[in-house]
Amino acid sequence: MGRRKVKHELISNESARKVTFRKRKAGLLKKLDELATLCGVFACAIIFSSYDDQPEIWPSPAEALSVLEELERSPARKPGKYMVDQEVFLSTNISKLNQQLQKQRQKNLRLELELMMAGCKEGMDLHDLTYIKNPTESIQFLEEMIESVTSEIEHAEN
Amino acid sequence: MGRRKVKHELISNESARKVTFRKRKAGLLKKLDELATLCGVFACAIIFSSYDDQPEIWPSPAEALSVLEELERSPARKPGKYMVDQEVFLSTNISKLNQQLQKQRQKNLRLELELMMAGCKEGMDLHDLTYIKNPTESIQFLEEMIESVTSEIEHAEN
DNA sequence: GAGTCTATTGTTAGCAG
DNA sequence: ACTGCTAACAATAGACT
Repeated sequence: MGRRKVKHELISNESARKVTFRKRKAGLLKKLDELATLCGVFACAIIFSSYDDQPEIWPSPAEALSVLEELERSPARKPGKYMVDQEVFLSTNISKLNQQLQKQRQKNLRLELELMMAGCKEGMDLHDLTYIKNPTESIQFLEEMIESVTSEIEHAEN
Repeated sequence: MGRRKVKHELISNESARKVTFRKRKAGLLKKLDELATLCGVFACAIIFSSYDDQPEIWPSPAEALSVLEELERSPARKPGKYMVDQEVFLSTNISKLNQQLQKQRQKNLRLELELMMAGCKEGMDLHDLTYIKNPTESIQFLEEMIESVTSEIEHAEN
């Protein structure tokens, strides 16, 4: 949709390619936002390019993570398909990956807590920190942290 | 782009929402394909919905994984780019913690994806398998965390 | 190099079968 | 519910600033 059709191949002109990248990336993320909103679905996209220093992750990395967590939590059940006993499961690659993931989550939570503490110590308002890109993300970050801590406390009480 | 504009909100009519989802999902994946081809970038998208029993992953799970690996590998900080303006901020403990957290989140993201893909490959339902936790490990983590937080609070009070 | 404009192509909402 | 159609809306290629 422009003055001319473009072939479905790498744009040879480098500066034109960069311009196209910026335009289309914006368009794509808008579409993704619309799809998520209109249809009430979770979705994320990751675009890695040499044009951006940081990979583009939509929505925020934190939200992208929750998409993936949702994926694990509620796949459609197909009866009888997954009758694998514990012994077999523990020998699979999935088990190993899962163990890594659990450790990873713990490290993540610990870092978030440390970050919060550091913020308190420095007397800084979390909303002012430059690492938080937008208000939505900062609020979500705080909510996640509160939820994490609450959850852990509940577990600790049992 | 149709006979009428639509508001940027959840489509209330359920069947209309489903139709829109199918159409727009197809459009989005096409756009993603075009962006990747025209601009020579790596990208992936994951769409989780109640309409599809399998999450939509583009491109193939294997290729999506390589996007994530590329993401983790990227150093991509141009030296001295923000050193002048943010010199003070970058020297703070918060900045360092935040950088760690960002790395941690990326690792976590990658593991989530890898785990999900392994699940697809094995034809297993992750729902039953993901949260088999080691109770001992969880408790140990909690104790460490409490100690860490307590310590931070003590320091903050001084 | 990054915005703005707009002719043109692309996407899709609503409908018909 | 699915498929094809097409009027109407949206994205964007190329030109210009």
